[in-house]
Amino acid sequence: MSDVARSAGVSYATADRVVNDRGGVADKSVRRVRSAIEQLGYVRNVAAANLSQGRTYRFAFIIPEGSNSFFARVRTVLGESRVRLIPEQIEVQIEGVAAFDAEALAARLRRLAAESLDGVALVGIDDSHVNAEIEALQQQGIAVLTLISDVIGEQRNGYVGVDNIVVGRTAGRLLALAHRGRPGRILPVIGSLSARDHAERLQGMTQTIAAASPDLSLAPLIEGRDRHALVDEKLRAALAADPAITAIYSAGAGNAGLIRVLEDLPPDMPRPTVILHELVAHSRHALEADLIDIVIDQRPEDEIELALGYLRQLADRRPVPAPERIVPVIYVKDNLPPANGVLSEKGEMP
Amino acid sequence: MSDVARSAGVSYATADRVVNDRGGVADKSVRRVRSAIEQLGYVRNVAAANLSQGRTYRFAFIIPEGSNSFFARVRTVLGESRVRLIPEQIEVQIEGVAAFDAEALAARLRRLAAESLDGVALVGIDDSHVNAEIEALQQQGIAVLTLISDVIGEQRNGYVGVDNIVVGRTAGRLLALAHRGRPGRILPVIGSLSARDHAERLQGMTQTIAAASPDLSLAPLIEGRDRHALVDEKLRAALAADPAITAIYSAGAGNAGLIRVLEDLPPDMPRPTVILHELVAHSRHALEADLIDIVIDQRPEDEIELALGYLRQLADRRPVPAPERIVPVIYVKDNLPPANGVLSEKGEMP
DNA sequence: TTGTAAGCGTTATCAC
DNA sequence: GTGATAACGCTTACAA
Repeated sequence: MSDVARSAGVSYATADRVVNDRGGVADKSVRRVRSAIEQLGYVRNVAAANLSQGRTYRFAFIIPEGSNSFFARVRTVLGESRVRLIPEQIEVQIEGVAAFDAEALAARLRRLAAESLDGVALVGIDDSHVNAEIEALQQQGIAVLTLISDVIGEQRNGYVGVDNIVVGRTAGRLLALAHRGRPGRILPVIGSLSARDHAERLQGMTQTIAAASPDLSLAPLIEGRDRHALVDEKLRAALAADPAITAIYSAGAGNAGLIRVLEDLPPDMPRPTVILHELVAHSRHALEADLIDIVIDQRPEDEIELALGYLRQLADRRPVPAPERIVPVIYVKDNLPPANGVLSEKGEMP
Repeated sequence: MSDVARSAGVSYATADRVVNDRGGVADKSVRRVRSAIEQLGYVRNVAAANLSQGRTYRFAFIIPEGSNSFFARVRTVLGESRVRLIPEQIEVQIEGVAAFDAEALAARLRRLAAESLDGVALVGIDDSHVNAEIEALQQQGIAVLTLISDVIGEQRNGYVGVDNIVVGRTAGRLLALAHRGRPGRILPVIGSLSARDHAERLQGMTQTIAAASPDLSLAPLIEGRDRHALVDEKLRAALAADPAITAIYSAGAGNAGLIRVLEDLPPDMPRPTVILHELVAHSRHALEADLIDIVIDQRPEDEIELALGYLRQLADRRPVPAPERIVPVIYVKDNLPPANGVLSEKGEMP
């Protein structure tokens, strides 16, 4: 940078003003500094900048609360990530809001705007108030990322999560593979059609099934509102009503109820092929017990790591890497991670 | 650190000597500094340390050469990672060695020992000379990681890659799912039994198949030495000899030959279920063309990112995170990544 | 509109 | 054995 300044015939401070767009510099000087930067190939040293500022990144993650074990897992992962971040001087605060409550989310965003944060990550809800608050945060120069579920507009800096249509198609393909030409009937279970991710997964699955095999049909959709008891009840009824069902695809939560039903199935009856989402205690157990076949997991560990990486880049005003969608992992009984998938604080290398 | 020094009643320089084990400090002082560090909870600021040293990390990756398109992909990914690393002052050099040539690998390691590197990552080969050279590098304080394929000893600092037994079991489970109780006969194709990863995958697959269904049997193993022409020839013969074959599991490379055979299959004959490894141009095409069903990919992108992260930690003398095995991704026709899975230099957020 | 200089938390050099 | 202190590349008063 000293070289740049000298080569441009200005002082270090002026060069700095240009580099950081601080304004109050004569056009002529700006041009000269710019070309000096070009010529000398100067690149800003972020580490030094942060050092001099005594910078500590402050990020907030807003995660839905409730009994949902997937989000509980997300929260755990976030908590552990802090351990790893100490040396990086990154501070992460976890905020809880009621699930599916757009107003609460908007209110929380507004409150966070006052907290001098560097970035916010939230599980998106399509809602105009939420969108407005996201916009407001951006205005303040706070980076905003949607996590796991996106919002419709383009005002966020980015989305970190899976493509749920692709996820649904993948499930469809695996179901088709499990039938391999034989006829079958697939029962779809979701939380609610108004949840964007559920609807997209269903749509993807339906597409693939329709294209893959004329011998596969769909049973009437069950909406279980992600509640165990409700799923339990409706599923029992559906299975009793239609003995031709050969497979179940559960795109949402509330799977503890589903698994209970499977456990109660008469042992002499061949159980349906089952695919569901997110690896949590009960889905893991069901896989181990041969009650279900496949769990498609969106790997919150990776999502959070990626989100933190992006937030840092954005906070550093660095060019941000191109889109990178999370590829879900497909678990069967045989490739489950070790039961305590916890990152330890210090330890041996792998 | 100034606080530590003051609190211990010594100078900054002495405190520094203790922190960095530079020696030449009275026992008494050491103790006092240590306890001061403890009390004040001092943590070394790596960024500042690196700044003052003008540190640039230098890492070497040794990647097998040859026609193998998987390693070509690894090399591409590494090349691209450099782009993202500029601001971090990390320098990555890619070294090529003949594939499966232990002596060449050992020689290369020896040469690298003279290059004042901070770390080396290599695709392991089980060989005593290689092990000796790894040990020698460690003695010099150079971090050593095995990548994709491990070595037997424990002298390396870590292994980044998949667990191939688990990978094989996963393939086995998916094959079982594709048969769903119906009888079947699986034809295993590998490069060579002496390649550890191939052998382990085969072993895992066999285990799961044996446990999962009494109605599934194995056809005699084909060893194709990862060569397209050889795989082509042997596979044609095997399929002709045994019409009962319902599935193929290819654990190694040389899959272009395999795909050619599938293309030539008579259209009226139902093709076998096929699972193979690593997403490269021809496997991707085969998936899209419905010639095969599943590609299990070990995601070199993630492996390299993880490896670079570990190397940095090791070079910084920081505590290294606990083991984290790479979970392979299972691709079907429907969840393939965009064709140009290339990270652009600068760009929009996802 | 421009310039100077004191930090930020380290490492490394040199003198005692 | 120990202690000062000039870098490292940046930000940020403060002065001119």
